[in-house]
Amino acid sequence: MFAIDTVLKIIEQENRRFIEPVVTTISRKRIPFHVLISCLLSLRTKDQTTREASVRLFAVADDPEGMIKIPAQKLEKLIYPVGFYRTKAKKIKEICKVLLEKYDGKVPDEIDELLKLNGVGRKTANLVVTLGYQKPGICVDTHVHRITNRWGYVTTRNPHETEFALREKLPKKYWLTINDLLVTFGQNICVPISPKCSICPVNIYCKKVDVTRHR
DNA sequence: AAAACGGGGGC
DNA sequence: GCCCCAGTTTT
Repeated sequence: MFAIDTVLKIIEQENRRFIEPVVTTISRKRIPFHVLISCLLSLRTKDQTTREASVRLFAVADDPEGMIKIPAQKLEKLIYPVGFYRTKAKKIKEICKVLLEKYDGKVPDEIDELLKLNGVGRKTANLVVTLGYQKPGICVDTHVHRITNRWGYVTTRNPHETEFALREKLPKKYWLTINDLLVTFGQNICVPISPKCSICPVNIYCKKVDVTRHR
């Protein structure tokens, strides 16, 4: 038996010690379009860098109409530090174009619809749905996958399996916030390599099963 | 010079 | 389901 209520409550407390929860700040206003674009920028990129690039970008354009008008070179320059800026700029333009042509310039609020967009997978689709629309979904990224497995709360081999395992056993009231909670926790305490178990507030609940890298 | 940053897609 | 991919920032 794993006391998920207790553990998440402790983590929520613990997170207050740190800067604003990461995902929240990626899209301050939680506008679906912001969530989507920030997610595209965040691939293989440090969160702080993503956040800064998002702020710069949204200051210039914060909807598909505006964004598609930004010259490629300028767009690339705006997001440059996130890495893979050429690929990402291209992807952003492509998606904006599809949004305008097929979705009336709006970001879909259904996971299956979002998945049709090139460059959008389950993580991004779920984040848009949960954070942008407050609709049911579970956004499983590496943090959620790693941490729930370390606890022994789920026993899964990849993020996709974790998402469906959590759909089965995670109480619905946590669906929208689990990602936010665990990203902050995962970047400060339950880090991928050498997790800081000695200062971890939920240490006693944890089975310490590592599905990622050890040491 | 080497490591960290993680998700999507192709097969 | 496994493997490949990409480029910047930080140490």
